[in-house]
Amino acid sequence: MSAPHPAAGRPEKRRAITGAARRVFGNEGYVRAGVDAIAAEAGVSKRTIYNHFRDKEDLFLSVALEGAHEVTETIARLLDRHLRKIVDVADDLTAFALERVAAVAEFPEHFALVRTIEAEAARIPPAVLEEWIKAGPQTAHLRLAPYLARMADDGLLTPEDPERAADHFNLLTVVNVNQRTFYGAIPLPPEQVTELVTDGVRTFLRLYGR
Amino acid sequence: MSAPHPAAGRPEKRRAITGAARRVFGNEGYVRAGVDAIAAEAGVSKRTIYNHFRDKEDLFLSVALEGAHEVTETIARLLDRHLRKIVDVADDLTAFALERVAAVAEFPEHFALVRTIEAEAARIPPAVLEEWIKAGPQTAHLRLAPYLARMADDGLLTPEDPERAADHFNLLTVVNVNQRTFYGAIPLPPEQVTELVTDGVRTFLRLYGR
DNA sequence: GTCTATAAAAAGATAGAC
DNA sequence: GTCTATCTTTTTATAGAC
Repeated sequence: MSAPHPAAGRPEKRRAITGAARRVFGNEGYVRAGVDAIAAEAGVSKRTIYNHFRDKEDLFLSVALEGAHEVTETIARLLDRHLRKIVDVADDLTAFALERVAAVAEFPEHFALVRTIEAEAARIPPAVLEEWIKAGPQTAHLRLAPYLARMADDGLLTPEDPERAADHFNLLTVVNVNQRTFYGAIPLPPEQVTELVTDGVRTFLRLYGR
Repeated sequence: MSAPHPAAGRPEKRRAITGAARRVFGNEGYVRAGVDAIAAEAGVSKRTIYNHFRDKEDLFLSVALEGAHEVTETIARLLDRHLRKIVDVADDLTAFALERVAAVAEFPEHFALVRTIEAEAARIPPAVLEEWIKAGPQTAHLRLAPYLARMADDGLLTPEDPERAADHFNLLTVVNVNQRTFYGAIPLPPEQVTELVTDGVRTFLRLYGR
């Protein structure tokens, strides 16, 4: 993977490469993206890329994994910010879901890359794919559960299986929007996003609200 | 698109080409799939492909649209079979959802192609993409609504906006499974699929059941 | 309309100098 | 470790014979 290759050169070059790769892979997709183009975008020679990464696939998967961690951390911060202390259940959940959805628009290259991963899923080594899923979507997904459990403990939600509740929350809000926008590839008018998310939270509370 | 080209030769050849294209595009993705490979798979010369289709993109989009119509019709038949006459709301909805989900496994090449379309969404001409969405996912999605409306009229469901209810049904069943399996690229154990779908219908009925 | 042969461009990866 | 130059393969698309 992104493991420190035998000869890891200037870390600064490496970061230039991964940044460029994220952009080019995001814009062009895996196959169409040329290593030439990535090298040009990074301001680095092609040979330097091959000194840092075994091959094109290694570069792609490294960048994908890096982005997954980044987005997961961003979502963890959103969870903490909106759901650590609850003022109003509906308002706080809605605010969280809206920012969670907006995060997709804030990492356009990453989510373009996510679409590429989904398309290439059957051709990615299963172990690597699993690692990516665990680092990214699965964790971002499941980290909501403990917050819901806490809210149930505090009598703010009906006490049910928190992981299942988290699934339903995600489906009714984030997944719904991502499904329609193709992870941001076909943007939706903001007011429509707001409406979808608001309705999703309302529906969630019909299931789990007090 | 698939419009009858100036010189449309043997219709039989054309069908051989589209069938081969569906398989090769499905297995390799758009960019990696070679026109050579499609010609070989179809048992046809490459030139013949270019006589029937303007270029590779035209071929791909034609096949995608054709597949979308096909799957939409399949789902329409499932709707009619399971939901035209209701015996038991929960049983009938579950049976429908299970077959609806299974349909993804029955058209593996098509849904591999769907993943490719999602990945390429930002690079597909918007008008063409919209046409595909309307022919495929959107229609398959919305055709459920009238059945739910009918069930509400018959007092089997609470009378609410049927399109929204259809959204929620799809999210809680089909989308949930497709999200996890990447449209069938990473299959799930059948019993787990059954559990997810059953739970989804149960949750749907907590929202809309009597 | 269909075929074989080919043109023309682009891709991934490496050799070898510094 | 990084660069320039190059090798080799594969790609899309077309010319020209039948």
